[in-house]
Amino acid sequence: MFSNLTIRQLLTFREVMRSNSITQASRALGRTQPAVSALIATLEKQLALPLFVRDRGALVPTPEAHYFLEETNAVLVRMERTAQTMSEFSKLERGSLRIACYPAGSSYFVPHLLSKFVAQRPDVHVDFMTRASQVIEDLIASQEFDIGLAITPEERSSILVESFTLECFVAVPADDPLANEKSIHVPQLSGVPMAALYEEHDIAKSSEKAFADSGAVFNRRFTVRTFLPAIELVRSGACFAIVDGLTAKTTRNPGVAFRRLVPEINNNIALLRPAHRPPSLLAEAFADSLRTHLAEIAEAQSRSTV
Amino acid sequence: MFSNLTIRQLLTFREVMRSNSITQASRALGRTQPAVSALIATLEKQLALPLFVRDRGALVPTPEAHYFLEETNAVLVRMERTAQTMSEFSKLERGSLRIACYPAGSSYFVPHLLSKFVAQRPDVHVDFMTRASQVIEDLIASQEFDIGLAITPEERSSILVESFTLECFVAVPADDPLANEKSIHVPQLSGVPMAALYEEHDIAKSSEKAFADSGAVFNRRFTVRTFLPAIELVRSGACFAIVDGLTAKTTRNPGVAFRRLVPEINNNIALLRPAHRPPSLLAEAFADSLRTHLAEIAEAQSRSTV
DNA sequence: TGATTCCATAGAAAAATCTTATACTAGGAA
DNA sequence: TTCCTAGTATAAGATTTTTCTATGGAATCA
Repeated sequence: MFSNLTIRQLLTFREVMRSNSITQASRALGRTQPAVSALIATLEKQLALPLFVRDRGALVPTPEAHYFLEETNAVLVRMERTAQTMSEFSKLERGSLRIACYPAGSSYFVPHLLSKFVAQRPDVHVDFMTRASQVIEDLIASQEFDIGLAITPEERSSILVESFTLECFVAVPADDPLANEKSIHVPQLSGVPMAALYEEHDIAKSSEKAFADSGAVFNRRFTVRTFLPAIELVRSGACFAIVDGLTAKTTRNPGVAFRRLVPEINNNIALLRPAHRPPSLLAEAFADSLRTHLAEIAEAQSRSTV
Repeated sequence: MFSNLTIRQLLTFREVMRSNSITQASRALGRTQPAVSALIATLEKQLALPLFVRDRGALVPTPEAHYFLEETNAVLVRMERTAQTMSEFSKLERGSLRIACYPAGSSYFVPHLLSKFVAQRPDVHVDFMTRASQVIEDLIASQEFDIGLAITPEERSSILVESFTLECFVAVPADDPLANEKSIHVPQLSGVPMAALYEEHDIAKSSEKAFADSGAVFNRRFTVRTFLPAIELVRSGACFAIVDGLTAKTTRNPGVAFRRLVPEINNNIALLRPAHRPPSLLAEAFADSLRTHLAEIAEAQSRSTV
């Protein structure tokens, strides 16, 4: 019944009501007069009531037409607004983005990309959360967040994982003699006071293992939860630290130098996405940005290894 | 831009969202699967964003699709309601009706027709007002009322007038000897106490003139504003009255008889409608009813004259 | 592996819509 | 009155949109 009504009909009807003339309306709509005439006739037939009385060539709207105009307007306004919003969606000018990030990416890497991403998009809302990698897994799996950045987790069917292998670096006080070396061998750090993550952490375990393998002594002086405070400890000369590649890459602290470690220690971080749910265009776009930059960093590091 | 969207598309999209399947939706809509497939494809192109991700043959709606569904629903619900209302309009089941009526028609004639008219139409609202004929003219001319019933006014371009000529009758106490006559000649009323309208009224003027023409004495004992109280005065035997045809025709009082007057006195009443404004379907329908019944009364009276 | 289910695509057919051309009516000016 | 203008309605042909039939490809299930 009403499924036969067309937005086109509503638009045309509104225009005819505005101008009180089929001819005028046809001009405003860029169509011919007979087209509009026929369209109105069809509309009247579908509604089973006259919308206009032809009074000496002029159109006079009936009371029913006035009522119909109000409804028509309401529908069209809503449609217009919707179309506008959808268009903003498609141009990535609007939407919301929920990002969960592990600490190493939270201080600089992700916020930096994010600020560039939203710069020209005032209507994009971002929910940014810093959590431990294990928590992030769950936030993504439960679809509470669109994008996660964390230590590469185990395979889970509810999470799409894109992993990147980064290299760990040694944070050295800029004025330390070792800062002059291009790369540092593990034995050179034997007994040197170190800041390290808690013992269960992958990087901490890998570090201790590397020391053990080289017969070096790992002198854990500071235990930290994230590398951010460790950097400051290093700057002040209190210790060295073996930090993840992202921290090394993105730290802007002139008092600290980052040097390659031999043998190298890798750490895998991953871009996480909820499986079983298509991403929003925005999420997709920002994931692209993250992916590109992560790949770039990984690529640069592996290239310099060769 | 959005003018290309169709109600049909919205309906189809909603159905696809409901069933999460193009095939199912096509069945529900009584169309073929390729038709729906193409329609969704077109919609995606128009909105410039994907609404579904094809995941192993199944459709998974994107976040944008969920948003669009909400809007779509809002629009469709409104459209449905509008179509429903318009359909009720066209079946005369809904609407409003403003009727202004002069006193003689207000006690029985119009209310009676009205009650029959609205009996099966619970959603029709009626505004009924009793006013003097001169006031009614203005209420119609100003388009405040849809239908008026009043003494036939002067021609006015703002009012459409359909006039009916009714005959006046003599109201006689049922137990008076004159009640046995088929018609009453003016001289028979010479000197008899009469109830009459105020002197400016057409019927009062005509009556007095008829008496004068016949050389009879018009003994005005009661001056009334409407004939309704006069009827009761007549019933009690206090007087006679020359009343308008509508009152005579519609009075249900066993104590009063109405007899024809010779020579006859006419009174013209008219159905009034605002010019320059099309009537609502309801107004038109009720005007039809009034017209028919008025014509019937006029016809019956003139026939019996012949 | 074969059967089934679902979506996409292509070409033909059908339907709706638009345009051109024309007729009719009313109002204003000569 | 008669002509001119401005408005609407209608008919016929052209165009565009929508739908259908037929078919292919991918995934799922036994």
